[in-house]
Amino acid sequence: MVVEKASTPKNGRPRAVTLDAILDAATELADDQGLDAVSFRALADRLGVSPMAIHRTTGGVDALQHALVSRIVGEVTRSVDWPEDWRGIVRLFADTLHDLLMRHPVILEAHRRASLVGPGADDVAYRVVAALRGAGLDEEAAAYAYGTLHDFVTGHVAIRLGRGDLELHHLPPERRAASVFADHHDYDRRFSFGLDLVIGGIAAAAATPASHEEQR
Amino acid sequence: MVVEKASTPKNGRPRAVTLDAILDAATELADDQGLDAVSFRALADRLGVSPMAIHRTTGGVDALQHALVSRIVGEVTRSVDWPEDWRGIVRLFADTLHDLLMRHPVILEAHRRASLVGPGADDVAYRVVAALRGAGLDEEAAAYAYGTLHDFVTGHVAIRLGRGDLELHHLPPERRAASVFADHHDYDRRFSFGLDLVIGGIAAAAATPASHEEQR
DNA sequence: ACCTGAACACCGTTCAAGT
DNA sequence: ACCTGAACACCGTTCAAGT
Repeated sequence: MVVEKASTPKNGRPRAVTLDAILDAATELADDQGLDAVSFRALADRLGVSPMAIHRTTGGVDALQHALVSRIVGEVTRSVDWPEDWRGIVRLFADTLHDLLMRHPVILEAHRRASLVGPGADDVAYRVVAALRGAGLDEEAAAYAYGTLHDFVTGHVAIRLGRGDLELHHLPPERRAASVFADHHDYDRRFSFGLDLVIGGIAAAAATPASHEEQR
Repeated sequence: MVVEKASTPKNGRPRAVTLDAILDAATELADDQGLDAVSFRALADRLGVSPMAIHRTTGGVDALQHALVSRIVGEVTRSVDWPEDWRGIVRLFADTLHDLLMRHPVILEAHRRASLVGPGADDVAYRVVAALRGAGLDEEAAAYAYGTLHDFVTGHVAIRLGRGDLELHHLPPERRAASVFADHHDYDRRFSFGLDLVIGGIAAAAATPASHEEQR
């Protein structure tokens, strides 16, 4: 079986531009200047081809954004050395997703148009759900608890990247001085505290398995 | 003190377009067709003026988006009848924020450009933090627990609106059948479960106040 | 004071023409 | 097969001109 070089199509003439090269440039541009800066014309300038070569190779702007997100999310899966206790697994998952989103803000911008799906993301999800079952949650609770972690981490990074200050710093000065938020606006602390809170909730739910059915 | 009618400037000629009318049209357009559909030309067509009248009145596209978000978020504060127990207050806050974001998806699209600040949002935050202190959290913990709730609700709605299916449904068919996620993808359930989890975590943290300091 | 309309520099996409 | 360049229908913004 002959593996054909990606940059050499059948007629022998070297391809002017590859999808990988486009995605590299697009990732850099998007994380640096925002998704709006990723135009076919801007990419074409960088890569020394015409805008239409980009358009044809990517298959349009929607396909480009989908490929962009999909490739980055694939990073989550790479060579993760999982700990043994469920708390460690949950923490590693949350930290890894957190770092990935912080490193590539473009995902949060594009994730409404291109879903957050990567080729290996499923394995990570399975691993986390298995850990949650090991903690004592039943199948349904483990699946939804994974969802809670996902929602929390995503929401945290979205808000963290959305603005430099907390959402309450537009208070009038006299109230700002009295605000409990003025002294507590460290995002790393906010993230680790929230993660501890969720982990504590998981432990509590595991201790009393039917608690979420009882209280109505 | 004479209160001037907003639609009648000093020279007596009726104003062709008011900021409120623009924001009404923009909210409708954005929630219906997405933020990209909100162009000055589209708004001008709806309101029967020139695009430049919109531009001048709003102060540019950034100011328009900021005003849009700010006005909608102001809804959170209106006539909330708070319960007495801290769990009820936390639930009402989370549900209210959840419903607001679901009703106006434009906020999630625009919140990177225009911060999530409303004139009355601070009062709501104060109320929730006070409830969390009542539950037994110290000042710092209450402030960050409010952040956790905010992050979770925002992230949940962002993911919920971002795609109709869960993030794991692109599995190959044979694995999809075995997936724990296939049977558990109800977003209302996911939200209420997650909220219960966070509330359980808050209760656990309140029972052992220094727990987040001990484990390192 | 407020609005208009032309102009400018962008954008994604279609399509006929080149090699 | 792959790329190009012109054309088309958009976009926000600037600015001189109207009333």
